[in-house]
Amino acid sequence: MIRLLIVDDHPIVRDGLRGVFGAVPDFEVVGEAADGAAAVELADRADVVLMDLRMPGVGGVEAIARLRETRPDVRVLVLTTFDSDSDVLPAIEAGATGYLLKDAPREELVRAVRAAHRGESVLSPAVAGRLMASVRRPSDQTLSPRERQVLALVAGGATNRDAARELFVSEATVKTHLLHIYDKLGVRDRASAVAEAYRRGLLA
Amino acid sequence: MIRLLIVDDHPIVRDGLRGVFGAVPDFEVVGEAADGAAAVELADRADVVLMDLRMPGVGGVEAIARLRETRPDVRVLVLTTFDSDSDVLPAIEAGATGYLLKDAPREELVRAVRAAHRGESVLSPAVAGRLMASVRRPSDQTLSPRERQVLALVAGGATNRDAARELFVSEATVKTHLLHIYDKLGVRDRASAVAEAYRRGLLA
DNA sequence: CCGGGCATCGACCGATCGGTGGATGCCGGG
DNA sequence: CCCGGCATCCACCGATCGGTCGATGCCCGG
Repeated sequence: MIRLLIVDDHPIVRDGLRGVFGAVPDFEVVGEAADGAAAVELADRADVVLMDLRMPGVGGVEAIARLRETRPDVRVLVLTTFDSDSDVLPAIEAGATGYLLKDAPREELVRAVRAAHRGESVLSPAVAGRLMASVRRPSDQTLSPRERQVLALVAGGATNRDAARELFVSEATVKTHLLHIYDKLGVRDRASAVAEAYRRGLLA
Repeated sequence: MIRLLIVDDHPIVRDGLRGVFGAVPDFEVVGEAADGAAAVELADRADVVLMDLRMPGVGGVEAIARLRETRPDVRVLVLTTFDSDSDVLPAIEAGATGYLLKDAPREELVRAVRAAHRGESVLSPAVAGRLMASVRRPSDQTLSPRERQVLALVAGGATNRDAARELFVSEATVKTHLLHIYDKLGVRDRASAVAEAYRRGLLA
């Protein structure tokens, strides 16, 4: 018997998951939560937690990190709509056992939860692809922390001079960072760099 | 008896909706579809269609428009995660009877479908608020179609000259549009205009 | 120990952008 | 009928940006 905790802010999604796993004999849904805080409260009853990431209040990533401390034996399976870098990596760093997309068929879900319960890592093909790509070429397309800072400031309306002051570096440095950003994103100016970053989920 | 068609690309969400309405006596779920094309096919069996907007292939807005032509008596209720202007307005223009967010409680969903079946318009409070705001001040914050075109080109890396050529207008016109855009978005350059547009859901 | 990524800085230049202050015509609502 | 928004265009200017040469130091991994 695998005891399951369902965490999602949408009642309909919770219903759907409850329906899927309620129909399988050796699963038992022991609770539901609509945000990260409630999830941490209820986790001690469960073997596996199905966790959405985008939720009001305490988000999924933070909830995972807290669970790692309080209940390290509970497996957390991330189940979400997006497969952008910005979501996958923090979730895995925080200690998620697996990462699935919501458009996965029901059987894949059940299989994934079984695997997670055994302690195996589970990744959607789409997610796995992204992860491989970012591991294989840490230089290409992956912005360094500093570059992300610069890009965020530019997206907020900062000129090169503004960003330089903000980061306590010279304007020349900001320009160099931006040129590297253009390279990595395959664009030629700040406006389209910001656009590309949003498309890739690098900016909130 | 209200006959219902469920359209969503996520199996789990479809399960959840099926569960919610299967439990209510006078509802009957007569079909499911995972994209807009399948939805149009199956619509003639239904009184009300519950429609997601973001789907692979034929999206929700286009599906609504097609249904208006082929089956004008079918009520379409949009049920989606996002409440950004870019989603709400096109959907309503296309002929949606109502617009709900997925985080709505089950009872509200049932009430909304009943209302839609009677031909009443239904809007989530959050959606209604946005709509009111955009109707009350059509100048503030709402970009004109031409301005959106310009902004999209800029986000794609176009210089003013590029955009001018693309739109068959002079560079001066593009600059004027951009100045108006800055005004409406409360920013001072193209990069932050693009960022703000993404935050507000004005750009895909 | 050396290559490579990261972060830092400098100088120069042309291209582009943003700001200002205009102008015209069209259209739709009060 | 006139106001206001939309879309179009012009000229001028300084500020900023983007591109291209560089250069240094740090740290990690092979």
